[in-house]
Amino acid sequence: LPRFQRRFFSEKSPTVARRLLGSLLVRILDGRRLSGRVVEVEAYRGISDPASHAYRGPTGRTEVMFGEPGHAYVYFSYGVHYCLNVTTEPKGAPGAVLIRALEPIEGVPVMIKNSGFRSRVELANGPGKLTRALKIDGRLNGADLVRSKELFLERGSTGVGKVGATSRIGITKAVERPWRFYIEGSRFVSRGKPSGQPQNP
DNA sequence: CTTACGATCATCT
DNA sequence: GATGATCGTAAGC
Repeated sequence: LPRFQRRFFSEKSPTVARRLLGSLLVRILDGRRLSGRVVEVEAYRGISDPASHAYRGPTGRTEVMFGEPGHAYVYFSYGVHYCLNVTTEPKGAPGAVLIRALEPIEGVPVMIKNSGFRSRVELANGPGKLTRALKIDGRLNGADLVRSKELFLERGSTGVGKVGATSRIGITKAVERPWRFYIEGSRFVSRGKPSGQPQNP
């Protein structure tokens, strides 16, 4: 399947976020293809978005958010997990989409091995879990998803059904913005820790 | 079913 | 010194 090109990522974060649903995140590890269908994402913007890491301007950690769209922004969270984002918006305008959950497709046994013993459903149903399953860490921060041989995104082959939108999970600011998007009915969406939102059955 | 909390560290105040 | 775009486990209802 074809990769997304640069211009795909240069739109506003919430737009890119919605369009990423149903796409395939591909990780090449030891020559093998590991992949998952993106079923849950969150959009983060810049100085207009108090929940964003880029809210207070560029720092060492967040500089990739201010750079060319279509790169990986990987950060270390709570001293425990890595989280994967895709940078968005034109160069100079910060933005990113957090990949929150995948439906594992290719290399499921390898992913189970990478992440400990888990079923396919709980393998990648959270932002910290999917990076463990795909062995994504700080070394991939800044990787160009348009050109990289290790990590990239392919256009989805099938349509996405109904898309749900809720508040973003785990934030305390700008909670009123419905910038978490997910494929309704997917069993692979994260449980999350929302403050009073709908969840899939 | 729900809520609470510790782990553990980069980043910021 | 405090916080946080998380997770797994434990305990309570």
